[in-house]
Amino acid sequence: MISFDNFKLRDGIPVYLQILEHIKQGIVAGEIVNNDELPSRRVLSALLGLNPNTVQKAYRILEDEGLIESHAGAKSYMRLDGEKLRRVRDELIERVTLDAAEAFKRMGLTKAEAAALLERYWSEVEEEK
Amino acid sequence: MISFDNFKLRDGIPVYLQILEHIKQGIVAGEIVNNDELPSRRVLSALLGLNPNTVQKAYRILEDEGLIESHAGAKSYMRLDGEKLRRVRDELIERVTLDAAEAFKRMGLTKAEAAALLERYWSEVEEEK
DNA sequence: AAAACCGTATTAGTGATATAATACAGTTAA
DNA sequence: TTAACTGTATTATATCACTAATACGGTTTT
Repeated sequence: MISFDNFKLRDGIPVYLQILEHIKQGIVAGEIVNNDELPSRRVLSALLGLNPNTVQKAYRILEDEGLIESHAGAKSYMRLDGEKLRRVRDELIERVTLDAAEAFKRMGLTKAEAAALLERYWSEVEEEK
Repeated sequence: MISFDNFKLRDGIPVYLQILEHIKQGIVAGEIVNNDELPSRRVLSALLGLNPNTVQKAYRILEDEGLIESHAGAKSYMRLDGEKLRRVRDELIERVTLDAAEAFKRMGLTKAEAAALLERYWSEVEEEK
């Protein structure tokens, strides 16, 4: 069962996108693997204090991207082969890295300064339990 | 006059926040300094293809934060002293760095891997003209 | 078979983002 | 002084994200 223990809502970003991001990060991290079971729309929405429709929107997009399989009445499962894993990993890493690099550059920092900042702040990220 | 030449709209993020971000990044980069003149609401909205009210919303927030000064009928100017410069710089750097570090960590990367990625992608960021 | 789940769908309402069209009064430059 | 700007404000409309309350039928478990 896919875990949402370390999931914290951030404001300013649509919730359904945060759910998408959380699952894709889990895939890249290797925590989520093929055939893993997803929490039901009702269970996850109750757990996160959301409306089932918000979770459904995220799940629907994942299904459209071919990452999960859903059938009326049955539970939903991850459907990941090598090609999809590679695609998710490459897209996520590229987006996160380019966004950060772009922001650092716009602030006038050098490559070395940006890398040093990232390493300095690394341990300040809230630890996951 | 503050420049918006390298400003490109990204979707998924409220436009007024992107304007705020652009100006704050310019401040940190040292491109925007005290007493600099801001483009008028009408001029900037026309330049960016937006509604004047959208620009007004961003400028209003900057004024609330004490970074610009506006008076009916007159142009708007940056109002930056050492304390404000420090505040903007610290807040922006901390937010950008922590967001990136958090995303990298969630993907299961190590500090060294993340720093290496950032350096590898550095030159791939679209160059500003 | 029946109960307890499940995915899916629909309709309605709220708040935020953004557009559009004006209007008014203060400042500045010709 | 007058024309052209400026900031500021108001009202209306559209879209999106999200909530809320249901409903229907399929699957699974007991």
